[in-house]
Amino acid sequence: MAGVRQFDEDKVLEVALELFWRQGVAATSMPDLAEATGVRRGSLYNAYGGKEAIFLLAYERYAERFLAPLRQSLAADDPAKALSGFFRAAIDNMTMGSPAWGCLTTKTATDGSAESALVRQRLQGLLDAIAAMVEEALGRDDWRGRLALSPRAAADVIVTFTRGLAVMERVHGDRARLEATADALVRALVRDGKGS
Amino acid sequence: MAGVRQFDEDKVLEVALELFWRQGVAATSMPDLAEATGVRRGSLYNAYGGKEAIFLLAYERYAERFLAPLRQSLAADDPAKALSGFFRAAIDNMTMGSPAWGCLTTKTATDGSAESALVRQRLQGLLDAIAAMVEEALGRDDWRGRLALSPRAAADVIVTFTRGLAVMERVHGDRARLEATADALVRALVRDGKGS
DNA sequence: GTCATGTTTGACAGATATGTCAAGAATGAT
DNA sequence: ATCATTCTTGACATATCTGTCAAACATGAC
Repeated sequence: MAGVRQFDEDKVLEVALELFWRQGVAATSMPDLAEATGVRRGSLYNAYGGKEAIFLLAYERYAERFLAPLRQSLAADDPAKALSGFFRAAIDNMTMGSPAWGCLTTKTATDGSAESALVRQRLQGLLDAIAAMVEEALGRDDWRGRLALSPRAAADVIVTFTRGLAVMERVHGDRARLEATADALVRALVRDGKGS
Repeated sequence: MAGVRQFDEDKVLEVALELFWRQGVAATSMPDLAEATGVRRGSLYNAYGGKEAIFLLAYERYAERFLAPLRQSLAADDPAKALSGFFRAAIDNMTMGSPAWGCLTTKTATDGSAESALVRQRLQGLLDAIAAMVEEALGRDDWRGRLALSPRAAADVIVTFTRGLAVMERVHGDRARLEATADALVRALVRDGKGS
C-alpha cells in the first residue's frame, strides 16, 4: 500500500473535537478545521468527506471520555452521593475551558446539526447509554426503597435534567448555581437513608 | 414627521419570530429575513440596525405568549396538576409546528447567540420570570408540606428540567416520552395529597 | 530504482454573507 | 404646492463558505 496519509489523524480528531466543543458544530467550518489542524482543506475532504464525518469521529472520543467519570461517580456507596457525584462530573464536563465550552451533546442537539439523522442517532446513543448506566446503578438491591421513583423513571429524569443544566450553564455561567440546583434534585429523588 | 416606514413592523417581527424559532437565530441571516418578510435588506438595516435587534424585539413577543399558558396551568387547585399542566404547556410550546420548532429560548441559549450579553440577559430574564412565577405558585399556603423541596429550590429544578425537556425534544422528537419524563419529575416533587 | 497508488496542494467555480451608501421615492408639515 | 425628512432601493466592496479537480508529490512494494 503506497500513498500514505501525511498527517496525524489522532491529532486532527483531537483538535477537531476541541473546536466543535468550543464553537459548536454548526459554527465550525472546514476552513476553521483546516487552520486549527494545519491540514489543508482538500486533504480533509479527501480523508473524511466532510465536516459531519469528522464530527462523528471526534464525538466518539468525546463520548468515551464523558462516560468514564459518570460511571465512576455512580459507584459510590450511597445513592445521594452517587447522584451528587454524577452531577458534579457532568458539570465538570460542561464548565471545562475558559470561557466554559458547555456541553457538546447539548450544543449539537440544538444548533441544527441534529437535523442530520446520523448525528441525531449518535447523540441519542450517548444519552441512552447514560440513562442505561444510571438505571443500572440505581437498581442496586440495597438501594431499594431509597428512591422516589423507579430506577428507570429516575434515570430518564436525571438524563433530561442534566441536559437542562447544560442549557442553564450557557445562560448563567454560574457553576455554583448549577451544583445547588442539582443537589436540590438529588434531595427530591433520594429519600433520607437514616429512616430505613 | 415625514418619511414614514413603508412596511408593517408588526408583520415583520411576527415573520422574524417564526424564522428564528424554526431555524435558530444563528442560522438565520438578514437575507433570510428579507426574503421571508418581503422587506429589502437595506430597509431592515435602516430600521433596526441588524439581526440581533430584530431578534430582541421578536423575542419579546415570544416571551409574552410563552408565559401566559404557563401561568394559567399553575393556577390549578392541586400541585401535581399544576406542575403537570405547566410541563404540558411547555411541551406544547416546543412541539409546535411540523417538524417541531423546538424551544426558542433553549436553541438561542446554545447556538452561540448567547455570547452577546444583551441576548443572554434577555434569556435570563425570561427564565428568571418563569422561576419566580413557579416559586410563587408553589408557595401557596395550602400546598405547604406537599412538596419535596422548598418552593424556591423546586422552581429552580423545574425551570432547569424544562430546558432539559427542550433538548430531549431535539434528540428524540417524541412528545409522549417528554410527557412521561415530566410526570415522573412531578411524582418526585409532589408528595401524595391523600395523606395530609 | 521503478512503479503504482493514494495524498497533498492550490486554484477554480459558485454560493452566500455582511454592512454601507448615493440616489430616488414617499410623506407629513407648512 | 413646496420642502424637509425619512424610508427604500439596488449596487458596491469585502468576506466567507462549499465541493471539486488536475497536477505535483511521497511512499511502500516489487
